Amino acid sequence: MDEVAATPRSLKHVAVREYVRSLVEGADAGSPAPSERELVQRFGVARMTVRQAMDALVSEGLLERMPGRGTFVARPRRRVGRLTSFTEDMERRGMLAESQTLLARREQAGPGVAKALGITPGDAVIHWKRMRYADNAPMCIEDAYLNEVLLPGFLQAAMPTSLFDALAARGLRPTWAEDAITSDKANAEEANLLQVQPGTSVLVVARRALAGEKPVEVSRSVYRADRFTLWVQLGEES
Amino acid sequence: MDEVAATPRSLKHVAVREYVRSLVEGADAGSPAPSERELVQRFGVARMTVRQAMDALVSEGLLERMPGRGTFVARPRRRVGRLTSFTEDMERRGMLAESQTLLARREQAGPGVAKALGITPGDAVIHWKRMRYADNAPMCIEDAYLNEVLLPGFLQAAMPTSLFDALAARGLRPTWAEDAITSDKANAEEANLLQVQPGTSVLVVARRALAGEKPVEVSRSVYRADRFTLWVQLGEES
DNA sequence: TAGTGGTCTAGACCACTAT
DNA sequence: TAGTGGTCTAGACCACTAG
Repeated sequence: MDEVAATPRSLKHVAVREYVRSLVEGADAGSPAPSERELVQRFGVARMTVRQAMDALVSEGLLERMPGRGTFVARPRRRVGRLTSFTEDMERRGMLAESQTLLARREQAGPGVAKALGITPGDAVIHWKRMRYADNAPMCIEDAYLNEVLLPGFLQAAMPTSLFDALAARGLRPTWAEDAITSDKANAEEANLLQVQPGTSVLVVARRALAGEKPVEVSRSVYRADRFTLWVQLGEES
Repeated sequence: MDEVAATPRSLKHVAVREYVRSLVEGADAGSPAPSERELVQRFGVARMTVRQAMDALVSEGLLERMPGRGTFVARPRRRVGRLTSFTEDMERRGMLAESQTLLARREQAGPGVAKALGITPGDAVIHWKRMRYADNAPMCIEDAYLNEVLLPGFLQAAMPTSLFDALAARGLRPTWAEDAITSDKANAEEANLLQVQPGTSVLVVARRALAGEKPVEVSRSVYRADRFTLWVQLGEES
């Protein structure tokens, strides 16, 4: 009824959590965080409330508890295999990513693509094939199929440089992907597009990308191995 | 002093947690877990204690809370890029992994290896080069350097098939690795060992593996691309 | 309306660490 | 000995869901 509705309660544990986060952000690993009883005093809340706040930061990996000693800023966790787009990947390498569309049209899904996208063969898919450049030189040929049902009007809209951005705008930024990575020799067409000799060794990445539970993209990317090294971080379960 | 020392306290929240885990393990996703108040009754504990138990299972990804409805078995989380050994990898592919040592000796670390292992050039390293077979056919040439300081007497001991097992026995099973994946043409020696034509396209994986904070292994593996596809799962932060 | 999870209180005792 | 985090109690009110 009144304007308080947007934030119905103060959520004390959130207040405590964000206060501690602001203290701790940017601090060196090993710096002490306020003790729980100190936060109880400062905020005038029960200790269980403070613990709830700290629990969240601990499970986030920001803090580390040491019984009998106190709570401290944890060393940053190692990051495991983040999912990035070509554009983001090139940016991370300090290169400028550009694209040239080779083909963009509506097609009927073949059996392989249909299975990977979790649709029925013959269903509509968007077939988008692009040359990918980094610092003005050929880097990769990307051949992608997208689930048309999830992307109405995609081909009519102005084609963006970043597929991930376009998907993100529809709330479909991929959150998970499985890649199958192989090595091959460039055929005549690939060699021509990549501006290498036919038979040159290329790196081939076949990707199936999902946004939440929904498969959105299946693609095959052929990289120039002389310009591109794929970096992967692997870890045990967090 | 007496035999109770091994389990000094009953840890009620652990008892509740493991009880719920046993109920829930193997159950279908979406099945209801006992309600919190039901567990309060059954165990005669406070609700906060039950919540502590359930919190653990929720953050493990085993349970999912739905306010106003209850707590349910969560759908299994997607796994992100697990770190496996060659032996485990081949087992997962339903193939029999075997090895043949080509070289195993103590050496002085060169600058590149030293940097990767976080030691000083000239420090002792173990250089271990092996042929890796899968189902009795060549699959990979693995050329590894290990930090000798962490593995005293490694060369004197019987050389195991699985490096990961050997490291695990010393509490040094790698928990994190960064791979740099490229594609190349087999040179004469590689072609001979892999039993392919020289110039055949091969997949090259350069790995740096850490156990906790300690770099233990740096290696370069050359795979037959016609027999091997590398699978990688990528995800956003959990 | 009954039941669920979400939040919160105001205490308590314990084991452990550091001084 | 003083302080810390770990565990636990016995309540309470709230928003939400479902019948």
